[in-house]
Amino acid sequence: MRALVVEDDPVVGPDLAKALGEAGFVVDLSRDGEDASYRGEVEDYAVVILDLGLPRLDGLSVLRRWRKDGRAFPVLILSARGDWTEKVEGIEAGADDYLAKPFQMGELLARARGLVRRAAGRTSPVIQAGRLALDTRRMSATLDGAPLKLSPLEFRLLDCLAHNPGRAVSAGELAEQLYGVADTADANAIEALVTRLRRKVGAEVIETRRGFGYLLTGVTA
Amino acid sequence: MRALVVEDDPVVGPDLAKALGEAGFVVDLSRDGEDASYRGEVEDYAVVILDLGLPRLDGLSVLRRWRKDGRAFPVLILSARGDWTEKVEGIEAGADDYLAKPFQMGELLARARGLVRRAAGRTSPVIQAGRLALDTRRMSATLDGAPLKLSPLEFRLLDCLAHNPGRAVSAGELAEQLYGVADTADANAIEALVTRLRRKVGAEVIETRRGFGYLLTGVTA
DNA sequence: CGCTATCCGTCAGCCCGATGTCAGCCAGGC
DNA sequence: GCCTGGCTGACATCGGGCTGACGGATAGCG
Repeated sequence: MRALVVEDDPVVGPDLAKALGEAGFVVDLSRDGEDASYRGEVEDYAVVILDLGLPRLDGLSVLRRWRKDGRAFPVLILSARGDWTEKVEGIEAGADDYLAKPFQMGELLARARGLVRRAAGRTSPVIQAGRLALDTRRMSATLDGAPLKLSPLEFRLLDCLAHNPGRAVSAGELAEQLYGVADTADANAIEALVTRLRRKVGAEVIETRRGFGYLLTGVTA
Repeated sequence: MRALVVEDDPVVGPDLAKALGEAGFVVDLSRDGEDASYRGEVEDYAVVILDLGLPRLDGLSVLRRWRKDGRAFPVLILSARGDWTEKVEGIEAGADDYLAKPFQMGELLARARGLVRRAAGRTSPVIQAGRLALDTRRMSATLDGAPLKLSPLEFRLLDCLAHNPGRAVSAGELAEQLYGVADTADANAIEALVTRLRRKVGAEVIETRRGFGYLLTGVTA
């Protein structure tokens, strides 16, 4: 689950990155419009937090450029003031949500999660996959109602799969979502992870599509 | 079952009223301190949701006025931030519970109901976590009934955890709640605090979820 | 005003769980 | 039956988390 934070403020930016990181995102931090624009072009993010006041290239322009290129990830705009016109412009430029500074970190997290959830076409923060239930907000999982103890990576892997219902996700994709890097990062690490997960959640929950990847069985929403 | 919502935000206020209405309360909505103060004098509510930042008359002043007049209905304070000083002041002014914005509507409802229940049964606002009991109103704690001597920070930490039942709270979040700022947020300070707490309340009460945070054991709701 | 008890952040070192790596085994597809 | 991708148990490593110790700050208190 990758997130891009575009924020030039040397304090706010890292704060955001940290909070999102704790919330389970793999975060990239961009400090100017050009850099952000480029990353949005080539990387695949689950959500983007975009500050409007940026050096080099204005946030709204970045957003318009992305949308023009067909980049569809959900974008949450941050604005220095509760400026109504900015909000309207933001929405028109293709933003999905809007938050005025100063904001509560908790609220931002809630909205970011909400955007991700909606982008995946789900409505509830709880994902059902057969006997397994994932609570993305509480970062907890249960099997037949009994609480499961998952490691951070394990949880994120399940989360990734849950966000691609009915589609096989390749080890490479998973690696990119989990680690942020797309290198030849030994697919075996993913395989090992899957093995460990299956031991905990039950082998039938994670299906293997030979040559394509993994997917969760019986995902409801 | 009547409830009074005191909230000047044109969005939050009606939202609260609606949710409480659906939960079975007959709701009055007040948008400023003077109005609220008057209603609290003359009407009889089962519970009051009180925002602190209000026009005309500050929420805390309203609360003090009520208590001075012997009005005893349970009051749940809403604060814009997880600001501890506000909470202390609120408790001292006679509040029965406290919720920081932003909050989950479900949690607010649960607490409101809890307040009503307790007011009916004249039970004190005590949170049970295994052998540990926290009295949020008196800011005291007991272990197997024996009074515990906790430092202010220690109590706050437990309080934070108790307010997030079944969910692991990260060191970063705790730091934000305890210190107000998420700056240097030396996680080690939190760790040290936890160590000291465990020595007092018993190691099994505070569980560590590696990579996620801390949570109280045996607290479901 | 100086003494003392607490509280609490910082440090440094240790421990253990989480995760990557490896090597060998297994199974699906031909 | 052969080949290749996938599965797994064993092992190594790494870093998060735990603690004991120390010291600065503050608040009684005589």
